[in-house]
Amino acid sequence: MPIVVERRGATVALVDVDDSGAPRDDRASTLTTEAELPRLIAEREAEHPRWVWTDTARWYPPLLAAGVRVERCHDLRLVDRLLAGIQGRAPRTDWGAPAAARQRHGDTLFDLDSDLHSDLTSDPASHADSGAPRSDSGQDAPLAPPAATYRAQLAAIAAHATARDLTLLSAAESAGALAAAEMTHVGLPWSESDHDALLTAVLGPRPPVGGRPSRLDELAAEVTQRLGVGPVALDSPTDLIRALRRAGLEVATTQQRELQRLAHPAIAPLLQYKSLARLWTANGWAWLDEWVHDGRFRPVFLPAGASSGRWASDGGGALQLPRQVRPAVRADEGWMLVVADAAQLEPRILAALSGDEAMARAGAGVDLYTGMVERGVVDTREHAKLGMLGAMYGGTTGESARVLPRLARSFPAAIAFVEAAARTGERGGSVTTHLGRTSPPPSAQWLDRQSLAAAEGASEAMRRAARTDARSWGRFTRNFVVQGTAAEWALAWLAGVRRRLWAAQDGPLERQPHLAFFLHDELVVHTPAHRVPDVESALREAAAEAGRIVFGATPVTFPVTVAAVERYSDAK
DNA sequence: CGTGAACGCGCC
DNA sequence: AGGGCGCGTTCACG
Repeated sequence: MPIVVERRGATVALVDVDDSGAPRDDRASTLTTEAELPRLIAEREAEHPRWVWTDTARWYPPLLAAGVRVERCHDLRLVDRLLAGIQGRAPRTDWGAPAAARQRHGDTLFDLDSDLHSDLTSDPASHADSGAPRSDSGQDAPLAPPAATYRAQLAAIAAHATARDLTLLSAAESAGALAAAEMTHVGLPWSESDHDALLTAVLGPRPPVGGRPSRLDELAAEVTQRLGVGPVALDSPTDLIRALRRAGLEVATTQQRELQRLAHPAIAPLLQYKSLARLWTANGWAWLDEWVHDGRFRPVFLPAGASSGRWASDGGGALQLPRQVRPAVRADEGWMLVVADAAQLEPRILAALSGDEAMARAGAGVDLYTGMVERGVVDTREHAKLGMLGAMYGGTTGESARVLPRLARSFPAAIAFVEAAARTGERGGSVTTHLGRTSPPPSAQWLDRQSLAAAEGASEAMRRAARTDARSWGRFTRNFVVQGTAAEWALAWLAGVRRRLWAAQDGPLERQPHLAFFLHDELVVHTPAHRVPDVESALREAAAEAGRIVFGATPVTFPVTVAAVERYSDAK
């Protein structure tokens, strides 16, 4: 049975509700304080309730800090955002935009309950069918906003044609939020000394405050000398472009890709400089000081931080950990990292979404792209990969575009599916993932430009610009259906792994196998070495289950590669 | 002086 | 003329 956690001024109420979200009158709600909450929740966790709260990121970390875990929850904020998309309204509680993520920290985090309250009480309709739960005092309590919101959300889901899918997605989203908070709590094991050693090996010893690594200075001097056109600030794109042109090299940008094509003795040290400068500024000693403490990197994960439902992160660039520094991700003594990766997840998702049986057959083995080569669809694995990525991203040039017709002939359903999603976006329409997350509408500016271009007397330039906009939004919706459904599969996988590890739990989270990292289609579990076989089974079983959960019966398989390693970098 | 856009680049 | 992110730097601007 669900229990709603609701802040009321200085106290916290636990409100028992039934499976429709209505208050149960056989139980009074319990009033407590924030300080007492962990103990009360720990006691009642034995009933296996679903904890209903405004925001997992607000309620769960203090519980974890007190050594209390919960198995299931319903995150009102995340579900509200899902429903808002479906209903075409603004979210009631939208802090989800990545740009606003920073504001989630500090006291503002604790305002959501009051925000919900004022929002609902300012809306007369929300009062219409709500019964007030009784409080300990026996007095009529004011309407419990989170409880009322829960009820309204369940009703909205039940009224929807795809109620089962939305229920599933809500549960997966909420389970993901629990896992996200748990991963921040335990952190990713990080060897500060290994990180320091690898930095020193390529950059030279750590420079004093305000100084630059010696290796960067050496490379900069070499680039300047080889260009032979006077001093150049390598960190300034405009200055660098000017210098390259003076040296007779025609470049429009200073991107790696473009520089790589040039034949000039200065290019090699320049590329080396850019790579090392990046390592130093993004993941150097300053990063280590700021983000790694007591042998743990603790990023904050933001479930559904991207509109597609993918997670984002806040702090330390957690989802962009360069391969260069992954050797520093190291299991504790006597422990291992079990790293699992869903093989070619997105094209497999597309095969399942579109019901493309030929593509499902090509993916019957461990490697979908190799399967395409074996069936004579394309001549190399690289072409298969390029072609599929192009189809899913909307690529129109290069090798990707050349391979596309062959893919369209062999996998007509899959290609037609993404093309249809693109056309819908180009018209300004919304698309949905398999479980029902909707793509956001185009901006007002986008719509304006479209209607201006369609109006009588629009200039050719305006029509062209509108066409460019339309194509661009089509690429977004094309990718949204695949990326978003892949995120749903990954959530189901994550939740399944968490549930299996939970079932075998014995003692505090830190002392047993636990999820430590999640990267879109990849999971890392930190585990005592003797539990590696259990963890590997959990990762494989949950992957097999995720396909059935999201798609029901489908011929598409979702193989995962699993590796038990001491260092993250040894996984691939 | 701070702010924000643009760039570049890391990951998927 | 390739989707989604976060973040550090430069540079223009108020």
